[in-house]
Amino acid sequence: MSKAAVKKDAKKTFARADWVAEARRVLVRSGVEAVKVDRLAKTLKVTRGSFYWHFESRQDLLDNVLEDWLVQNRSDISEIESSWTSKTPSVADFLRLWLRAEREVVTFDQAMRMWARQEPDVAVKVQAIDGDWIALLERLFMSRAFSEDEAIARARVMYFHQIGYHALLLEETLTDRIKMVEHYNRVLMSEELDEEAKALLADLLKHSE
Amino acid sequence: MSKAAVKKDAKKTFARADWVAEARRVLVRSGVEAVKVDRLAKTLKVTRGSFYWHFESRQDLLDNVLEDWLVQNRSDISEIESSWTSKTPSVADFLRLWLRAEREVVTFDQAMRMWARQEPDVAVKVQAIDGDWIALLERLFMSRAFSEDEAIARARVMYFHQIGYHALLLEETLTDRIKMVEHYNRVLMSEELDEEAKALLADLLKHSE
DNA sequence: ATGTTGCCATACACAACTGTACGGCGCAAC
DNA sequence: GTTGCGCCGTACAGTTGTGTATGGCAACAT
Repeated sequence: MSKAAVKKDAKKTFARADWVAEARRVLVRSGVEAVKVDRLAKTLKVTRGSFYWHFESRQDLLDNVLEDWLVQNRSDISEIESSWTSKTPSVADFLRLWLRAEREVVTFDQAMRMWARQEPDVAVKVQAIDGDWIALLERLFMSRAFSEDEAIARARVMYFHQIGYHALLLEETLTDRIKMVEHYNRVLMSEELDEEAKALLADLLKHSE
Repeated sequence: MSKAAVKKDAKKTFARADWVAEARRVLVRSGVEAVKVDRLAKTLKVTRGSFYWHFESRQDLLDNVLEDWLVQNRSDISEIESSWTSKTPSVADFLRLWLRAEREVVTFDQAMRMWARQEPDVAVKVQAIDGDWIALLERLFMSRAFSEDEAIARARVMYFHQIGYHALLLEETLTDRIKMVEHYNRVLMSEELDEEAKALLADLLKHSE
């Protein structure tokens, strides 16, 4: 592969990623229907001519947004999963993701689920990811010696809690949210925070103030 | 007022409500952006001429949909509130609403919250309703002698749970959902179901099979 | 220098949607 | 019976959005 080819590819994927990133931003803020190549072009300061060179159609763009979400989730899930071969499961593994400062990342889920409601193809993929997350949470509770029934119930409650939290439009600072975690944990886990989680929260708290 | 006037009014409000009902259906299924007077007219088998006689604009219609949601929520809240002057608070008061068979009613919230994300006017009203619901739940937990901090945390967890549940696209029968309530309750309330709740669930279970 | 290619602008055809103007029909009132 | 009004259809104008066809231009290869 020549030097030119490398440069070419790099530029190309950058431009595509640019469109996808902006599409995701609009999707999160306003829903799928608001994702118009027309408007995207305007905010990106280019014409639609550029878009239709990079993408076959609007649907092509949306497919990429969906794919991005799937890849990100699958990566997060398998990362936690593989870490559990060498350490004991901890809520900290989830909190690390759920307390991310960039609000856009976590509200992504909400938009995806609204999208999934009108597109059956999207729905099945979102459902699969949900199932994987819940299964992972079940493993967390099983490691705490809860019965299987109880583990299932708690895994769901915890997952619903996370999704529901971001569905609401709470005007809460990250600092306040972190301080609530201790209380949420007592309800959801019926135990105090483990050492790993305590350390994580202390660290996050330091950077959030 | 003459007989004609009564009949006239009745017909008029019926037609308006018709449009609003269909608008709500589309909002729930596909989001605000999908609510087009064009499409509504087609499914209602009338022309847009009818619409623009009943409504000033598309926004006028959307205002009505929002108002309906607000009225319904405020009514549900105050009904529970007033019942607590003569009886002790129970989870059953919430379960009655949350386990309604008509799936459209409960998924309404999800669509409203996505809508609220793009319309600040909608957001403030939705936030107010959320606040009222959480405050009501806090009262439930306070009646169970939880500390104030704990009541706040539990009220939120329970509300997030409800919102999150309907945000997800679970393929679960009402019967299965009812059977899970007992497990959810143990986590959220840290006690067994009270008598009123047990009776309610038994009744719902009978009608759901 | 000349052709190739990656990237984008311009221009056109067309569909979807909003809002307005106006006309018609049924029906109750008198 | 004709007048007035509630309700709706039709027709038109304008906007917003999609997708295609085509041409230009800079950069690089040869």
